[in-house]
Amino acid sequence: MAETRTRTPRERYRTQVRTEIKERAWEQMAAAGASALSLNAIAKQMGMSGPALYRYFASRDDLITELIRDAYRSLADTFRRATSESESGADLAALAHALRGWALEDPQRYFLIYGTPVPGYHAPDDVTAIASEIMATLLDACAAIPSDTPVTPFAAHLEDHRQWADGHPAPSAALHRALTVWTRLHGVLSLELAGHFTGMGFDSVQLFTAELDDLLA
Amino acid sequence: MAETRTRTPRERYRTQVRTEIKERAWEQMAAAGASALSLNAIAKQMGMSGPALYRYFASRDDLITELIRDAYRSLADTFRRATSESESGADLAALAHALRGWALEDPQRYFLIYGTPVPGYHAPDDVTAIASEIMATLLDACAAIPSDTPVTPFAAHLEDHRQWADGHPAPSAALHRALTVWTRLHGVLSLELAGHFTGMGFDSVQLFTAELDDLLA
DNA sequence: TGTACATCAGTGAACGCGCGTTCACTGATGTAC
DNA sequence: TGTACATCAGTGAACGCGCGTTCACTGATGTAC
Repeated sequence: MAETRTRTPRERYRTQVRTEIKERAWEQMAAAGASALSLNAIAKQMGMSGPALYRYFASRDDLITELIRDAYRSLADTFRRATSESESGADLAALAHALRGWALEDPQRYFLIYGTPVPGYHAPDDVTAIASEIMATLLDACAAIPSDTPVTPFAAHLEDHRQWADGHPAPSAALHRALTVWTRLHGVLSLELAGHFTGMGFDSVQLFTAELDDLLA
Repeated sequence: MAETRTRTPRERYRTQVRTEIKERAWEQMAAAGASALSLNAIAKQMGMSGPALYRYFASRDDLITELIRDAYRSLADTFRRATSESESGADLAALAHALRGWALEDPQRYFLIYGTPVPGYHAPDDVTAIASEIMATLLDACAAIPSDTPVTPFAAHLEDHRQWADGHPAPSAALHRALTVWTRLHGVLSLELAGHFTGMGFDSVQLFTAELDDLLA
């Protein structure tokens, strides 16, 4: 039973080429935007003919779906790691910094998840499952923070609209905080990643941590 | 001197066609995303041949630049109107609601300004001028709010990095607030417009106003 | 170990498509005398 | 008011390009006896 994941040399080679195709795809998206992804261009860059890629991906859409899946998985892993590395086990600050690091690593990957989606594209089921795992991690961290402020009107509204929490037992104050964390961090991050802060002069890390501090107060 | 803006029938017709081209362009972007804008497709939709559009726009890039310019101008007008309609003259809440209304009116237009830019595209000077007019309006509204909280570390940082305020005399606390308003509203709005809240169950207006209330406190 | 066969990666030609853009042109509209 | 000319909107053909995708094929690699 001590077999490696990819047994035969052929399988090893196959996953290797698949990986390289995806790497080139990310490079291409980083250089020219998500919609500029071209199978032929990837093939040329790898020194292969265009049709060769069809041995590895059924279609262009198939490749994109796989990239999205990888992006979600990567973020879920990052969150899981940040959680397990922190002492308290559910550390919102650790999550936030992990998110920022992950996003800066590859902005295009961040936008593939949280940016404007391709019109008409619908994510497959397993992807939405990973998405709710990510949300669950965030909810854990928010539930761990004691909330002394009185319940907000929006938190009351969430009490009756918590299906997105997918059964998570967090109190509605934590639900509110989770959404706020999400939208605020996304606000700072997406503007920064899109380059809207360039030339403004201030330090974007300080804006990010200012927002985070406000969130933790 | 009582001449109309477009004098001759030919000029009138000309601006009319230009306007229709832009309208179709917006429709097309709304349907298939910003990068899907195609001159030939617009022409076909208008019952004209492709090359005919070159009477009205020098190139595809030229048309896009004009759309961006119009988007900025439209937002600046909306802000100006919201400011002049409110009693105090600089009402942050009025600005926020005006922004949300404007964004929902045409999400694609919002993303053309605040979304991920086309890589390599650089906005012309007059556009950045309108952008800083928008920022100035926001700064006015923020400066009108008395700030009783102690100065934040980030506000202190902004004291030394205020070139983006373009000479606006607002105190650094107002600068901080302006940036916070921008990033937080963008966080909620962009996620909502991109459809990331669909199916989650809660009312996105309430999340928006909750964020706004927090901003005004 | 050698031979026969199956598997499978990759090629090159081809298809149809839509794109942005140019060019020489037709025909209608406006202008000057 | 009529005629000669200039302006200009719009057409159709054409160029070159890159795209996704299919197909029949070659040749190398692995498998079974």
